[in-house]
Amino acid sequence: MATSSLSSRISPEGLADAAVGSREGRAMLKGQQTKAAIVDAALGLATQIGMEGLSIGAIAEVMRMSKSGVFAHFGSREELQISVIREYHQRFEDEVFFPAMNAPRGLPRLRALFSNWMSRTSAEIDSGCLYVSGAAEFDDRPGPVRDALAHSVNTWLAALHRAVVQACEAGHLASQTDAQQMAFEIHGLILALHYEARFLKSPHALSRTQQGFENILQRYGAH
Amino acid sequence: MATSSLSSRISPEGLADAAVGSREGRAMLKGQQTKAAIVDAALGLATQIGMEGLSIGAIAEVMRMSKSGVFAHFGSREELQISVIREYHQRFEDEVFFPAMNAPRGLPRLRALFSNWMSRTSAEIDSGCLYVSGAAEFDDRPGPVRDALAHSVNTWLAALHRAVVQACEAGHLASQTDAQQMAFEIHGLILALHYEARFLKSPHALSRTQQGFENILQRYGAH
DNA sequence: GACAAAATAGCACGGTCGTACTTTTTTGGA
DNA sequence: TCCAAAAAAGTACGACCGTGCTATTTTGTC
Repeated sequence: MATSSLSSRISPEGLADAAVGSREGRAMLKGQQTKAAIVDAALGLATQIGMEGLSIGAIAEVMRMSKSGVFAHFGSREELQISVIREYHQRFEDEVFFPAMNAPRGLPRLRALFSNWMSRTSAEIDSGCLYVSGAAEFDDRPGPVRDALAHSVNTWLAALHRAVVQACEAGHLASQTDAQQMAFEIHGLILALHYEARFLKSPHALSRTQQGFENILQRYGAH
Repeated sequence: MATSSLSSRISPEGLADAAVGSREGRAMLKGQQTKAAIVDAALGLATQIGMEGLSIGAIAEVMRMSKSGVFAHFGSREELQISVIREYHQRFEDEVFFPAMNAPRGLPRLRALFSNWMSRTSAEIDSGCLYVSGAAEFDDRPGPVRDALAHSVNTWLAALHRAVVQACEAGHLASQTDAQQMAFEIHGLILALHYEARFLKSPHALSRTQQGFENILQRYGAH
């Protein structure tokens, strides 16, 4: 079953929130609004200084609130981090996944996915990709935050893989294409882009990424 | 000029140390020994919990020393971090670069470099690659630590690039090969390996990396 | 406008951090 | 063996951390 979303949007996002009445169309209570604003600010901080650098004090300062005011919305730092990851997941869907769904199945859609992903990752957007920076921070640290992050990433990589498979089925790629392998190589390109553009400040990273993608397409027999 | 080392080994590594007499053959003073042991322990911690997670207290505990005892060897946390990076650089040379220099120039040497790099990066060695994790932590944080890290990485990437160029010159790769592009794609593979093996715990990452390397070689016309 | 409930602030706690200063112990050469 | 110098420990400080508790303010409903 190929759903049209990275993951179900209906899934309970707050659990406690649902009882208060934050259902789709309803007007937000004040608390919900500020909570959303806090998550937004926290996400901004997280993409700059990393998930571990996220401190409640820093968020409170940005929000011009008291620490306890911020804290009360989440109950723990961990819960806040998970909220940030969920928010990022949603934005990633909105900016990378959904727009690409407008492209026709097969190669065009795969190209769109990659292009959108590239835009989100590259240095133009001056905040890094949480899926990249977060992975480095949590690769040796088990726990719910890591799980949430890994789940989001896996969901997205699965969507990418699906797009490759569809491109094969549509005859846009060689029929014997190893979709997992191709997705792996594409993933590598994005990681190299993030690394060389953001860390090494290389101005060539973007064009090399695009060229690398074309090379991969060619290898896998794009028409 | 193609030196046989990633970077000059003669370069002053301690500045202050030289005055004390830690020249090549000489016996180490006690202080030098423990300093080396501290750096070793710190490196172990850094590859697990990251460069930012490095705390003097944690190192002191591992070393079973007092915080101030550890601290006195470096004068600042930043200096300690830089020492760790220098140590990593040296080990990287010893385990990845130098052994590969025994392989004949051209494709064999390039293969050796990649293979050694892969080993050092993969999940088998249960500590991550500092060049990968460090980049994520410092891509938005300027300063001497970042500079030291970037310098080491650039030195190594330059060595990789050199190996590609030599493989072209030796006629092992297509003459019109874009060496920078090829190095970029190789870099991406290693990053994908690190990501999928260490963070996502994918058991297929290693074989995909190897396959990806073969694909790249094939594209660039390896005989 | 009253009133319960929700949101926010205030305050305190124990903990860890890097680092400065002083004191003690250890080292190695004369 | 003695003694200066080096190494290590001890102690303290101010800053920030997450989080618990209790006030206070703000909100939305009747």
